[in-house]
Amino acid sequence: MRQTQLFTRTRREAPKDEVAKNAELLIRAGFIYKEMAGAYAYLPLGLRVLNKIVGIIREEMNALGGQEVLLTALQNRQVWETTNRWSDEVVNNWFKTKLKNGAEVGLAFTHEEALTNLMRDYIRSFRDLPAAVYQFQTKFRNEERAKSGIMRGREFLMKDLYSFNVDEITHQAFYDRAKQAYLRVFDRVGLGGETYLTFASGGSFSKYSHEFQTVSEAGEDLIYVHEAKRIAVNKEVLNDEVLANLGLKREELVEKKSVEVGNIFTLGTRFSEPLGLSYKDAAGVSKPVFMGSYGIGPGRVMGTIVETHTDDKGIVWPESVAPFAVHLLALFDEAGAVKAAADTLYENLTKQGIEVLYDDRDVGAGEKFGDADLIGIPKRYVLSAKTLQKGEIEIKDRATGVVTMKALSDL
RNA sequence: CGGAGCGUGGUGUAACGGCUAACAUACCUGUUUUGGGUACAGGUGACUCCGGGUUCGAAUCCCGGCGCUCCGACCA
Repeated sequence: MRQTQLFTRTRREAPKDEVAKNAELLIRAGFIYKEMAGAYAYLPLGLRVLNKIVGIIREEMNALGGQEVLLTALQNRQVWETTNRWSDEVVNNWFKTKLKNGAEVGLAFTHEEALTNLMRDYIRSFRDLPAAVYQFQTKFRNEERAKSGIMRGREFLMKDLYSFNVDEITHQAFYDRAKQAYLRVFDRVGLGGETYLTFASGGSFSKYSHEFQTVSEAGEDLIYVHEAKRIAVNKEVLNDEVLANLGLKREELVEKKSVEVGNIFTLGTRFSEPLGLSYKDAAGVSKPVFMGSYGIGPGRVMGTIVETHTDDKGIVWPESVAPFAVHLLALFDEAGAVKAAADTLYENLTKQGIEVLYDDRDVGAGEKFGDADLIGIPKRYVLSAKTLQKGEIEIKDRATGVVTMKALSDL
């Protein structure tokens, strides 16, 4: 993409109404736009990153056997009353509104009810199981206090997968595979090194749930990390019994602040029983479906990447989620030779399927460098009169700062 | 929802209760410059968040509202 075509611009100064690093940098670089507290629009650059993250998650969910759907954001009151989650006293962050006929509807903050209810139409027999269904959906949560930029919004994208099994044993097998898939997701988006499988409070059907916590000062959670085992325990469940259970010693653990980027949870029959999602087993006996839920917020993942991948000049995107692979900077000369060569190079790279952001703006070199640092694309190609004379281009790695020269004819 | 702070050109800031609300940046014109936001000249752009009040006079003081941020509680 030619940068002269990009409608967004960078800003020199951080907006005064943001303190969170992720929001500050993403707004300055033109990735997101703040609509109101806790609601951000994704601009061309930001959407490219979000879509990369979504793509990685989708691949891993498909590999797990997940089938993608898109449920509704508008939710039926009756279904939620069945599971006793409609009342504002029980769930305090509902966004509710009314239809023209006066009927109340809610904007979904999660989709266990909706999907469990939907699956009743399709699951009859043990032969219909297992099933794993997921979606990317906007969730609405009326947070009493939005904060931390895109890390905690009132409206945010969420990937939620739900698993349906005949019993706890088969569920557990899927759950373990999902755990591995999650670790792969965080690895692939560039958070692997700082992200820990974390034991957290379970529910009536399991001792623990598992969170995926990325160590960051921007986090809101406190976890106790066992570096060698690559696992952690959430402070909320840290006690002697849990430690003994997990075979951990308190003195081996280090306290860290972290961001919860994912969460997987055994639901058991919490939803299938009240909503009547059951199947007939081989003996013809009706049994409730055993469920699990698995969430990741792509927007929060994006914010967490920014929080953990920056330097004093701007963002440093991991290659897998960068909006473009290459940022081509043309430092124009008077004769126009650089512009002509850069145009050609841009066409060639694009034809090869390389995602290039081409800074073809008629501005000074310093401004191009500054913007490139801020936007944070992994590879910077600099073409100038100097390099063109030698038939070369300069390639600078955003993360390491290492500069190499390459012959133009090799590109 | 408790506590604190803040709302001034697009953005970031300044302005004792008193001149035509200032500066930087961004933007537009022209010249200049072309490897780290170059330099100069000219120009556009603000009912100082909204509504009341005090005062001869309010961006400034008071009351109410709305919005934003931070701390806490809550939460993916």
